[in-house]
Amino acid sequence: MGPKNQDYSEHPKFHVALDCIIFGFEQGELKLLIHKRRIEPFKGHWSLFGGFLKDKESLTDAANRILRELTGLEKIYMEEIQTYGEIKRDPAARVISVAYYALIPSHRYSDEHSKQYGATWVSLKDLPALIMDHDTMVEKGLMRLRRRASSQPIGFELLPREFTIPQLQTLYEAIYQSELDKRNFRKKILSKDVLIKLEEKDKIHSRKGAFLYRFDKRKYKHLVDGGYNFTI
Amino acid sequence: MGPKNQDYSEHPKFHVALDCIIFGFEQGELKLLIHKRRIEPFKGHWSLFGGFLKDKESLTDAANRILRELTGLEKIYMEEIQTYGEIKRDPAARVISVAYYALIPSHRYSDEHSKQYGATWVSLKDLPALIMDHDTMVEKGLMRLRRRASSQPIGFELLPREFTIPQLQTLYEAIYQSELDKRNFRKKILSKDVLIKLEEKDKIHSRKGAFLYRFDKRKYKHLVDGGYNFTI
DNA sequence: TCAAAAGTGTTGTTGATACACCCATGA
DNA sequence: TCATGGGTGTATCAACAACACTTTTGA
Repeated sequence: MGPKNQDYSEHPKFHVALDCIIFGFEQGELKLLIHKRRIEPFKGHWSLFGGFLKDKESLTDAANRILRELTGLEKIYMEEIQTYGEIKRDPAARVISVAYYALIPSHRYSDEHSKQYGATWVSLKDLPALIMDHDTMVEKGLMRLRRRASSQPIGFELLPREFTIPQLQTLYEAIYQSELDKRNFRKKILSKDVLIKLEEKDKIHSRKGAFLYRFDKRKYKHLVDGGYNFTI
Repeated sequence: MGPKNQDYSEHPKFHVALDCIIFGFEQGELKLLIHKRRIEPFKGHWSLFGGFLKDKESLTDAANRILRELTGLEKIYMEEIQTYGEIKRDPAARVISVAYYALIPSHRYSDEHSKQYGATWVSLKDLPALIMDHDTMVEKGLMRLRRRASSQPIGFELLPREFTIPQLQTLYEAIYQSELDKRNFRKKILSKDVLIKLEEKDKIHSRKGAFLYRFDKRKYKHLVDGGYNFTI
């Protein structure tokens, strides 16, 4: 079992980068966190947040590092989307880039970070053109988000810990870009039995006020362990 | 827009490899094409087929090259699964590996190739332990195969051009590892209206003989272009 | 003539959709 | 008192699951 010291030295090496497709939800809209690139090539053009892989870190470590540096947040929901390896995708040099998508509860994202990194939340509806193959990445990330949203309760990653049913519905409508019937939505989401109804109401968004709910992670985990398949 | 010559030279470089999770279907069983590794480390242990990325090729080119060299076939159904970047995944050196899964119609796979590369079809049921993180890759590839099989008509990639309904059912049963009702299966698959019934029967697998069908790619493409969502 | 696999319809259940009115509240 | 958004129930339809017998043919 002991490996001899084969070093693969006859094979070429490549720069490996990561790009993060960061989704958030603000003012009833699905948004993407982007910035104006500060280095050449494409300096000053809109870009996803990214960075290079370092010697002593795994890919997931690197993605987490980039998100942590940018947002100050730990334990962000994150998933690999795809790896991009076209030869000329970066005109400056050959770079293999692994795209991750991340969901962040935008209310926990502070403006200080935003200023420091020049980060901007942009509504998906008026997204500017992005550099290189970043548009493709976003497209693919959005598809993944839709798929995930319909099979796992990830919507909760984008909302505050306490939220109302109408809020949750607005989120799903933003994700799917289509209107949902509120009676059917409520019925379906409550039938999953993974929401805890709280005593208080949210009185900010309406006069009447809507009851707050919290996602019951324990119950959800229990269901999943029992082979349950969450579906919206 | 003209990039200055930024060369990213302060960032480290890595070996980039590809590993192929190659599924086939033989004798009513779902199989995986593997071999005994010929280089250190892990020489002589069961491994997926893989190889290193070259300077002048994209990731998909590389995956296609590896599959072509191994099978002699072009236009194989192939899809990226995930990229593996743990630091110690290969004890000999740091290697980032992109895992692809591929479906090959095993009847078109010749034994010569098999001998030349020491390739072996192994039933998923009695799969030996594989090196490094290849077990994880296979697990993930299998999940992807199941997901795809239920949303795209990929089953046809694994069968000869002409096949019978019972054959197709056996394939789906092998993929899902569960028995299906033949009346319901036939009803459902025919209702998709993407199979062309032929005049001839296959008389090899039964006395009575079963009608042969062919997948109607044109019709399928037409449906998909019209927004149709194939589902099994 | 019999064993082995192909082929065929109906029924009940469940989940999805469509749809309209009353309620609570702050301004 | 009224405008705004929150909350509720039912009826219809489509998709899915369960289920048993007849047909063909080579040995």
